[in-house]
Amino acid sequence: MNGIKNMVRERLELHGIKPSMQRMAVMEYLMTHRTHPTAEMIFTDLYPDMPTLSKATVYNTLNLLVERGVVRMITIEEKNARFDACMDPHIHFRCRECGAILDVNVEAHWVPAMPAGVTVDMSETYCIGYCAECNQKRVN
Amino acid sequence: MNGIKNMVRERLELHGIKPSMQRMAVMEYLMTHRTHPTAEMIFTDLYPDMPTLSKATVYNTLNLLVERGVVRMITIEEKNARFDACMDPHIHFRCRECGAILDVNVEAHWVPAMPAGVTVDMSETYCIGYCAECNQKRVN
DNA sequence: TTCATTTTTAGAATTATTCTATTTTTATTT
DNA sequence: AAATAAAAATAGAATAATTCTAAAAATGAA
Repeated sequence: MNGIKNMVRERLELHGIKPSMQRMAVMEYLMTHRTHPTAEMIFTDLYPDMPTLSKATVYNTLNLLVERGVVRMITIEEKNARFDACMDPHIHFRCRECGAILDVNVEAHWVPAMPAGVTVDMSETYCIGYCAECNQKRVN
Repeated sequence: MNGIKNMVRERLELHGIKPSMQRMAVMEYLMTHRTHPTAEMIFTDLYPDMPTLSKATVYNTLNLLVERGVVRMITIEEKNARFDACMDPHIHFRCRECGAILDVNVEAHWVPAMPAGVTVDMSETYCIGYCAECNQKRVN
């Protein structure tokens, strides 16, 4: 039995995070929804099944997960932060028109040469333009 | 006489932006301060010399400049947007400890292969870690 | 059980940004 | 130059994402 719950628990414990119900729920949500959700979306979707869930808990949990390097925060959109549990190397694309955020897989992430003494422990690349669908419509 | 004011005016007009006093002031500020300031910082610094300046005008101007591709908006920090008038290829580094944001020059910006039909008109790479000074202190 | 620690919670507080409605400035026409 | 139209700037209110606060609940240890 290697269900999703076990994978979620393992991943939390691996990073020294006690797997409470709420943390498991948020983590499972991120692992099963590759949609780069906002904190709000996560809360709204979990709420019906966890009516005592608080938005503060979602924020607390997301902050903890990001701090511990379990998920990444994506700031490709000024308005609100988005979250991504996929740690495989990939970058994000945002469509100016429809707002969609797409994953784009890459071999490895690009980290340019840094000034002496500077160490990098994470990097993100954001590309912005028009997605295939919106490009179609623009031609007409 | 190729003063800064002329360069500022030219750059605005080149992008079809009417060079009002306020727009010139914001643009000149960005061209002479490579500090990746927030809208707030720009307002606060300009205000003493332009006591009728409104924060809304600073935001309006920055939004216009970004829309027209005259400056870039940097979202390396969730809290507030930062702005950069330097359009030479470079990426940004943020220190986890002291919060400093540094420019790191690169030959050309990395844009990985996109899915068919997707077009990219701008891209940003953000690296996060520890700057040289903070690394020093951490060793001790 | 009792006590201490951690986690969750609701709602208030904060804060960056946008919106609204008005005023000022600039440009155009007579 | 006066009148009109259009664009830009302004003050302050409104919005909304996130954090904070203080209390309650859950967990773990003695």
